[in-house]
Amino acid sequence: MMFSKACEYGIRAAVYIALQSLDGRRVSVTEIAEEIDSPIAFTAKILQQLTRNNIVNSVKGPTGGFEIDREEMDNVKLNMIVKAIDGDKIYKGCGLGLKECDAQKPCPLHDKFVDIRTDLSRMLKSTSLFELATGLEIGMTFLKR
Amino acid sequence: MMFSKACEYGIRAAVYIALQSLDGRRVSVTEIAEEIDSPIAFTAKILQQLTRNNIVNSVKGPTGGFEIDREEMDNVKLNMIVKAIDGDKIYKGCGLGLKECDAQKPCPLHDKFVDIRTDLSRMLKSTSLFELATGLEIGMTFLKR
DNA sequence: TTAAAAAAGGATAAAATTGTCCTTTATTAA
DNA sequence: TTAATAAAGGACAATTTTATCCTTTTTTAA
Ligand code: FES
Ligand code: FES
Repeated sequence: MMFSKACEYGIRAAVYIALQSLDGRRVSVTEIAEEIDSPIAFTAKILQQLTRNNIVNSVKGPTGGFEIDREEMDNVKLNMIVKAIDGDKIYKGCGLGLKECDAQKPCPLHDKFVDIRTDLSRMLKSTSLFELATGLEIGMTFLKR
Repeated sequence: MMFSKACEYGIRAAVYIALQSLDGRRVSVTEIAEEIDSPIAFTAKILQQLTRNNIVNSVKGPTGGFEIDREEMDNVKLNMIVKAIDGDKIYKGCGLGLKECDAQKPCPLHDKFVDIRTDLSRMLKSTSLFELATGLEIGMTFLKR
């Protein structure tokens, strides 16, 4: 809706990896896909993107899997994940689909749309993986249903 | 990004129709597609949806075309167009793609996401076609670029 | 050193969205 | 009445997004 499916899976996967990393556990794609209720192979592709963008760390071979350093959980904000997967159209695109969003030649919805978009952007920029993982940890929030 | 292409075209088309209706002019699909820079046949499909949902009025035959009554321009809010074309996932869907968005079993982003979604929803519910058309009329805003 | 485990990557496939084309129906004005 | 005009509708095509499958590379532990 707001994010692509790929991005939704990416965020959920990252939060799950963060949660498990808090316990020092590396997790496999199979486990991740199971826990966030997503298609395995597709999730693997998305994790590759997150890995290339240094959002999560991957280790090959037995005992390998995905992990995130404790300090990185604070540094990684949602906007980084969204940007890595969906690009920056969500931050720059016109709400009515004009080729560019530009206050000099705005669409009829521009002002009102920019307000919302700015709030969304601020929210994503200020929300860290750690913050989301801790809500999960104490059982207040969920990654599937 | 936030709306489907179909919805973007639908809103732009409706605003253009409103603008022309203020001058008492009916407009054809061809003219609309030209003025909002959208694919003709696809736009025609979208206009059918708007017509079926009584958002715009259509008249067949020579001198026919699309129009909106002056009073309807005040009554028709953006949320009605979005709902007619994209359904209500934008109002009800979970930001992280869980099958349902429910405060009883929320995803990690629920609270922050609901804030944004509520603002967006309020904005769409309170913005009328008339309001958008008048900005265009005085040359402050644009439907293509 | 070898077998097994796990991510990376390439090639497709399925589904959804976006877009086109052509025929039918309704209406108007000559 | 008829020719022309314009929306409605159905069938199909292209593109994008989502999803699967299979092979290769890396790494570990026995
Ligand atoms: S021009 Fe449309 S949102 Fe800015
Ligand atoms: S449960 Fe995810 S936004 Fe409400």
